[in-house]
Amino acid sequence: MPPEDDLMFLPLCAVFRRFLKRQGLKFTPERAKILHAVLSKEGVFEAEQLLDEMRAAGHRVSKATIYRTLKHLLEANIITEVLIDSRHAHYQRSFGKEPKGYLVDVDTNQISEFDSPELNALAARICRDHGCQPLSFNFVVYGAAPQSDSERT
Amino acid sequence: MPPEDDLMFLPLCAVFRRFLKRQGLKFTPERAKILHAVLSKEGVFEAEQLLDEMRAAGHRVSKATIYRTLKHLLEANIITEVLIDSRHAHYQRSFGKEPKGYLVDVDTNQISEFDSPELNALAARICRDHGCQPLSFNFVVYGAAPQSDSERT
DNA sequence: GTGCGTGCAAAGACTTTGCACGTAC
DNA sequence: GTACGTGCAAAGTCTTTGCACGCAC
Repeated sequence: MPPEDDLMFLPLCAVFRRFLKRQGLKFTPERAKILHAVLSKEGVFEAEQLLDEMRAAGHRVSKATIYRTLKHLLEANIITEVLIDSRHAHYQRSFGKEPKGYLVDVDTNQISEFDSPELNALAARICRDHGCQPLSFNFVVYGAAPQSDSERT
Repeated sequence: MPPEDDLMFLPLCAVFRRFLKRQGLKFTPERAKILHAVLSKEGVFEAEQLLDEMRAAGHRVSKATIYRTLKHLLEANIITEVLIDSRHAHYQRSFGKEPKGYLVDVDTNQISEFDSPELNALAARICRDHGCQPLSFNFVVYGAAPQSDSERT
C-alpha cells in the first residue's frame, strides 16, 4: 500500500467509526481490515478482488462480510459505486474526492479515471432543468486503444 | 404502440434481416415479434418487461429467446445497453438516434432522457487525450425530485 | 435436408440472507 | 449481558446454456 493511503487510514477510520456509532452499529476488526483494503486500491475495484487480496495478505474474511461492509461504506459516503458494465458491481473510494469520469479500454478492460469539472455543472444543469436536486452521476466512456501491428487481427 | 413506432418497424425489420443474413442467422417469427415489442418501448426498458408485455399481448416467447435476441439486436446496433444500476440490464432503441444522457429520479425510479451534444464532444476529447478511438459512452445523472409536503417524511 | 432457433429446465455468476456462535460496547 | 457481527451454506436474482425437437432457408 502506498504511503498516502496509510495517511488516509486513520482519518477515514474515524469517519467510519462515527458513522457506525450514529447507526447503532459496531466497529469490528473485520470492518477495519476491509476499510484498509479498500483504501489500498488505487482506482476502481470489485468485491471479489478485495476478498482475494485480503486472503492473500493473510486476513480471513468471508465474502458475506465484504458485501455487508461495502454497503455500510457506501452509506457512509466513503466509497461510491461506478457503473462500468452490467455484470457486477464496481466501487471506488470517493471520500474527499471530486466525482470522476472513467475511460474504459474495451480491448484490455483497463479503467482510467479523469477529472471532469464540466460534468458536475452539466449534471446540475440537467437536474435543474427537470426540477430536481442533483445527487450524483455516472459517466463512463468506452474506447479502443489503437493496437500495434503485431496485435491486429 | 404509437404510430411512429410502426413506421419504424418495417425499415428496422429490413436492417435486422440484413444483419442476420450477413451472420448466417435466420429471421424467425419470434425475432420479428421481439423487435416489434422493442420498438413499442418509448424509453429505457428491461428484458423482463418485454417478456411480460409480449405475453400480455398474447405472444408466446421464452425468456431465453428474449435474451438471445437482445444480444443480436445489440450487435446489430439497433439497441444499446444503458447502465442505470448494477442489478440488471437496461436497454434502449438506438438505431437512428443520437446517444443520449439519462436522468433518474431516485425516489420514483423514473428515467428521462435528454440530448447531450456536448457529451459526444467531451467523450471524443477524453479518448483523444488518452490516445484511443471513442466507441460509446454512458452518462446517467441521479436526482431527487422535490416532494410535496404531504409526501415528505 | 441441414443447420440454426426455440422452449424448457438446469446451471452459472454475483449478491443476499438465515442461522448458530462470537464479540464490541 | 445484550445486541450486533461473523462465517458458512443456502437461497435469490438475473442471465446463460444444454438438449431435444422444430423450422427457415
